[in-house]
This record gives sequence, structure tokens and C-alpha cells, in this order.
Amino acid sequence: MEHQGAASSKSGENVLSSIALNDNKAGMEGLDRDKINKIILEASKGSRFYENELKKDRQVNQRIEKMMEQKAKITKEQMKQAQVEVDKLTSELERRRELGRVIVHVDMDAFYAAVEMMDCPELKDKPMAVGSMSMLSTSNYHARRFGVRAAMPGFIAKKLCPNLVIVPTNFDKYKAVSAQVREIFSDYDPHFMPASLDEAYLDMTEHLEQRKHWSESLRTHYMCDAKKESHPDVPAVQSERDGLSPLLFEDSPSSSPSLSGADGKAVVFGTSAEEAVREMRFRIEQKTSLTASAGIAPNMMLAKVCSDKKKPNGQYRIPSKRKVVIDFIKDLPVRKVSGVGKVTEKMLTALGIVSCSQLGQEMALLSLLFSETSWHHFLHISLGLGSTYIERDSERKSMSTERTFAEMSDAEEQYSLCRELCRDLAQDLQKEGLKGKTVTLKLKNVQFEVKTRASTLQYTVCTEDEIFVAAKDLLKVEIDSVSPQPLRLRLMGVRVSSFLNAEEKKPLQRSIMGFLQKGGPDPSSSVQCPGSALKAEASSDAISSESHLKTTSVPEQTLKSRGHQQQSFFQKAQSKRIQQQAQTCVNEFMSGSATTNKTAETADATKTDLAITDTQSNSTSAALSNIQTSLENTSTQCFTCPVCNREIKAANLVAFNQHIDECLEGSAIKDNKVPNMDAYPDECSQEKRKEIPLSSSESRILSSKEPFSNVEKPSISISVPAVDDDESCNFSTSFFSRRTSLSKQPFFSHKETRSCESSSEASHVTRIPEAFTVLSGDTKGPSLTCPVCSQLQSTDDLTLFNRHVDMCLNQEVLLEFRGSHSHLDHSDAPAHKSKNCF
DNA sequence: TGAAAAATCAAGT
DNA sequence: CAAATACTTGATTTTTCA
Repeated sequence: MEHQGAASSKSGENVLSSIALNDNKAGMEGLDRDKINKIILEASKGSRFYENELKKDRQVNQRIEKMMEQKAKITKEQMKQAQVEVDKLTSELERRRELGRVIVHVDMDAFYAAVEMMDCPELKDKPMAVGSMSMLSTSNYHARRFGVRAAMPGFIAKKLCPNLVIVPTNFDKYKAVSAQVREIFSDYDPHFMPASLDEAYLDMTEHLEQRKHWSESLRTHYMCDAKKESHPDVPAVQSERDGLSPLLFEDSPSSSPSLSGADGKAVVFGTSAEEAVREMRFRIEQKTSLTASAGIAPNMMLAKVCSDKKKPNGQYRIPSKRKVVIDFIKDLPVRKVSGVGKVTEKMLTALGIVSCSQLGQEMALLSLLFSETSWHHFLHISLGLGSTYIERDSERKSMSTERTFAEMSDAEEQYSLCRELCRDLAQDLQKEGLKGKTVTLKLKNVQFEVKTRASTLQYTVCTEDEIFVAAKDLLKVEIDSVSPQPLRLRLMGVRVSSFLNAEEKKPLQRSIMGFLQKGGPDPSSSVQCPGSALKAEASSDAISSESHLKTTSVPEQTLKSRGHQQQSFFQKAQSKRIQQQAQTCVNEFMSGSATTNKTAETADATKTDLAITDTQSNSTSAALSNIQTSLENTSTQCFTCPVCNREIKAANLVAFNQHIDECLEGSAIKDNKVPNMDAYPDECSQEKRKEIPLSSSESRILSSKEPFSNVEKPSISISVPAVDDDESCNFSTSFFSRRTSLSKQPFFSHKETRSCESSSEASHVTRIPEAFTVLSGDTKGPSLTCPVCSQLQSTDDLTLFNRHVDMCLNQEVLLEFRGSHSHLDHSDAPAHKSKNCF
């Protein structure tokens, strides 16, 4: 009732607040706001976008209503209590108030637009904006007079200002200019914090301390020149003529009297904070011919507000005195403070709070209505407090990419786009050498409703294929959930997060066994070529010091702490191959079947949670038998023993595995590296799996609750229902792990484990295998044996050795696909990169 | 009850 | 010729699920 509906019905302006013009920004004074809002509304009304905005607005109103109900229930007693707590915290904060630092926030004026105008002087007299017809990033001050501003779609801007020139964004250009500006920043604070390309926080305290003793010459700067150096290809516009900010305003306020000099003239700056900042801005302008605004204050929050105060091309300072700060805060609208957005503003307004002093007065109430973090934030604001310590480069937490497009309803197309996004993202990730465990898919349908779906894997990913495997599953679930209707999308995005933190990134001098066993890539060195998950694994760990070669086990603690996420190098390699194989099978099935539901996921190696049981639907069994058949087709011929490297003709895998076992027994025992195998129960006899966990649960390398199941089987399990105990023995995908628990078990099945065993739930405990070692004999001299081709390598350089193993493994992958799967009509390309998965 | 997922808010362009 | 509202990141809050 008292809460305004989506649109307030007062005097002519019934425009959604979210759509309406925000004219509190610089360059927007004295506009005909009503007229502008009317045009915006006309252009928006009835659109799906607008409808969604209405919907969101209603949601906010509901929240407000809830809040008001809560407020009504608050008792006097509660308020009193709350007030006590607020007062307590207030005096605590007051006691700790820090006024000793000089924090500066610098913000370039209409940055992108200014750069574009510099590059193309014809633009400088015209209203222009940077962006596209669908969205503007920023506009010049000319255009702002028409109400054209950042975050406004271009086609609406055109209605406001038909002559508007829209220039596409050119980030490389902005970055280059930004770099020049940052050079100057670092003269005043080497640890400055960039907030974006055109914004930064500086702590000038130290600089000012030193500056006091600087001679005049150190504070003298000259007009021009630098500009030409920095922009050799750009005509130096006409800044020489006007002195200041010719690009933005003819009537540019000359903020520093000392600046009105002629070309080449020396300008001397004083030692105060204001003078230093003025100097900095002067240098920025001389160097780039662009202007900046700045705020000087005792903390970041205030500095940020200040930099907006005298925009453009001005600066404002709040002296470091408590009283001045309080006065400044008094009438400041809360919305001006960074961190208070549209929604918070609206909620506060509903409580009658607009200014910061009102905020302070209502703190007791707010502490009862908002979360602790929220009201603490509010309290800081109301006291004029903010951070006085500028954080250095904090670690990135996520990376994503998303795209908007014309309606897309075709699933095939959607998968293909999804892959494309994964590819782009993988590229970016690899540029920074990052790998993350969580993959998030973002979808926006044509009604503008946004959905995100995430899945956290047991290991880190960074390649196109790895990300896609997870992303496509998430997508599939969504497609299935509305089928047979199509998903009608207008945006799709993929994000990777949960990067390993610095701790986990520590290379942790690992033993060669650790490397083989757990094989986790060291993300800090995992700059790998796209699509080659295998590669980096080897290189990253190649550094393991030789002195560790003899180590035969990794301390339990270490294993626990480093987590379950890691597969061994070989496990990964194998699981990858298996994955591809499975995928191919499934693809085949899918392409030949009308039932596209549910089955694909069963074959997927990395999905985390699904488990298919034998109670599944017909289509599932169909898929399985199909997979089985196609596997059988390729399973009965010739095998290469990875130990003796000979071609072995075997009737079945059991026979072949027996051969390998014999081979191994021979060499391992000889090397005296075999632990007492009897200590470990024979897994085969325990495990008679009656189900086929083709699913993702198989891919759980380790569950966090099973700290020691580190050698659990990775990746996919395409196992076959237990028929005959012996025959159904599981052929582990995990190379080493199986040695440990199954001396009788096959060790490496030719066509990669068409069946496998033990899902992560397996109760047995597998030990770190000391059995298998790449060391043969002494640790002196070249003595490394490749576990794939089984040949003694003539090097003891681990890097070289690993490279060799890599080659071996990759070769196999290629061979496999060339050979065994040529009969598949729909097979994926060998290593990676098949555009369509379904 | 706690972690993961999902949604929401906010900030910059 | 008409239609047409972005992208990236971090933080916080809410929901869900075991």
C-alpha cells in the first residue's frame, strides 16, 4: 500500500527507477529529466526487458514489505538492546579512527570516450559514446547533455540524441593509455591499487612525507612534449592551445592557477597533498592529453566520494580532521557511497533514510533488520570510516566469459556455443596459468530471466575439453528440464572458480612417487598448451628433486591436506582417454537414437553426482548395451604389454592381464620395490559390482571424506554388470593404484579399461603403491623406465623423462582413435575439439 | 549445522 | 527495414541438501 508499485504514479513520472535516468552523475545537471525519462519509457515499454525489470522491481518491493513487517514486530526492549550494542561498537570504531593516511582516488574523465576523441579529433565537438547499439560503455560530456550515459543501450541513446556517434570499444587502446597513466601513479605510490582501467586508489602518505624535503626542481614539470612522445602517431590535438582539457570542455575549470602557462613552460608544484595531486593530474594530462579527477581523504571510502565531487577535471579534499569528516558526511546521500546500490537505496528510503546522518540515527533499527555485515557497513559509512589500507593485488577468484545473441533455441547450436565459450575461457585461464574446480554455467532466456548452474569437480580444470565436459552436463540438465520445449536463450556464459589458493599452489616438493601417484599439477607452473591436459602434468612436476626419488611414500598429512582433487598423471591420462572413448560411444548411441534423455550423462566422466543403477530406464540400458557392444568390437584383438612392450595376443583381458602381472612381478620384485602385497586385500574378490556406474560418481577421484582413498579410480567406469566373478574383475583405470590392491589384477588394459571398478564409495583402502617404480635399480645414473613403453630411458633428467612419457601417452591416444574408432560414424576428433557433442 | 549451489547486489566500464 | 538493454568480477545472502 504505502510502498510504491513498480512505477510510482506521481506527477507524470511513472518510470521504473531502474530504467529512469540517473542524473546525479557529472555532466548531467540541468537536464530536462522528465522529457528524457518519457523517451526512455516509450522505448522500453512492453519489451521483454522491461517486463523483466518490472518483475525484479516487484521482488524488491516484496523484500521491502517483509522488512517492514519485521520492523513492526520490533519491541522497545529490543531496540534498547540494539542501541547498546550499536553504541558499543560505535565507540570502539571511533577509538580506532585513523586519520593519519592520505588516500587519493583518481578517476579519468569519460575515459573511453576521451581516448576515442583523442584518436579522432572530429569527434570532439560531437555528442559521442563508446559501445554498441545495444549497450554504451560511456559517453562524452556533449552527449551527456542529452541524457546519454554509460549503461544505456545505444538505440535508446539514439532516440535521445539522433546525432549521437557511437564508436565501438577498443580495449587495447584504452589499456595502452591506462598503462601510461599508471606509470605516473606509481611515482606517488608504487603500490597503488587499480580499480579499473581508468581508476585507482593511492596511498600518498609516504610520498608526502618525502616530498616535504624535496627541492623545487623535483617538483617542477613542463608543459607538452611528453605528449608527443607517448602518442607519436596521434596529432597532439589542441591541448597546447587551451592548456587544459580541451577535449572535454572549452570552459574547462582551471583547477590549478599554476597551469595556465605557455608551451614548454615550467610549472612548479608545492608540497601539500593538494599540490601533489594537482601535479599528478598535470602530468597525466601532459602525457596523455586526457584529464583526470581526484579525491583526497583520510580513507578510501571518502576519497572515492570526493573524486566525484569536482568532476570533470577537478579535485576535492577532505582534511584529516574528524569534525570535517563528520560535516562532510552529514548531508551526503547514502547512494553516493560505493557499495550502496539501487536496491539498498530503495530499502533504506523505505525506512526514511536518505542521508548518511539519517543512516547513523537509525543504526539500532538497521542492526535488527539487516545482516551483521550489512549494518556494520552502514555504521562505518555513517561515521565516515573506510579502509585506510590499500590492499595490494589480491588473488583472482574467478574467470568467466559470456555472450549475448539473438534467440537461440536449437540444442545443437547451444552445445556448440557452449563449447566455444569453454574454448575462449580455457584460453584466458591458460594465459594466467589458472585451474579451477568449479564450473558455472549461466543462462539468460529470452524473457531475461537469469539462471546459474554450478558443479564443483574433484579436480581442477583449465582446458576447453575439461571445462566443456562439466558445462555441457549442466546445460543438458537445463535442456532436459524443459524438454520437449526448447530452451530459448539470449545469453550463455561459463565461469571457472575455486582456484587453488596460494597454500595449495605451493609446489610441495614431491617425490617422484607422489608425482606418479597423485600427479596433481602444480597450478603455478601449469601453463600448458590448450587442449593438452596431459602435458603440463608432466612438466609441472618434473622439478621434483632427485633426492626425493627414493622416497617411496608420501606422508599422510601431505596427502590429506593437498586434497583429493588430484589425479595421478597417469590416472588423468587414462581417464581422459576413457572419457573420450565413452563420449564417442555415447555420441554414437545418441545420434542413432531418438531418446536423448538421461543417457548421455551416464557416460560422462566428470559429472559428479549421478549414478546409474540397474533400475534405470530402458533407454539407459539401451545406451549401456550399445556402449558395451561398441566396446566389445574393439576389445578382443591384440594387446601391447606396457611392461615388456610386446604385442600379446590374448583371448580376453583376463588372459592379457595375467601376462602383465607376470611381467610385472618379475621386474618389480627384482627391483626390490615391492611391498608386502598381502597386506592389502584382494579387491577383486571383494568387489562384485552389480551395477554399472558409468556415471560421474566414478569420476570422483577422491571424496573429501575419504582422505586416504587417494588412489581411487579416476574417471569413467564403463563397467559391465557382473556376470562371472572372474571375468568381471575390474580393470582399473588407475595404473598404479591397482598394483597396490590387486596383485592379480590387470594392470593396464589395452583398450583402456572398458570396465572398471570401484566407484568412490568403495570401502577398501588403497595404499600408495610402492610396488611400481620407475626407478630400476640404483638411483645413480640413467635409470628411469617409462611406465608406458617400458623402456629404459637414457636420461636421468626428469624433465626429459617426463617428456618422453608424455609422448608415449599421447601416441597411444592418437593410435587408439585412429584405429579402433574409425568405424564410428560420429566420432569425436581424436585429441579434442569436436565442435558438436550431440 | 555446514558446505555447496543459486540468486542477488554492486561496481566498473 | 525493424528490432534492439552488455560484460566481468567480487561479495553477500538465501536456499538446498546431506
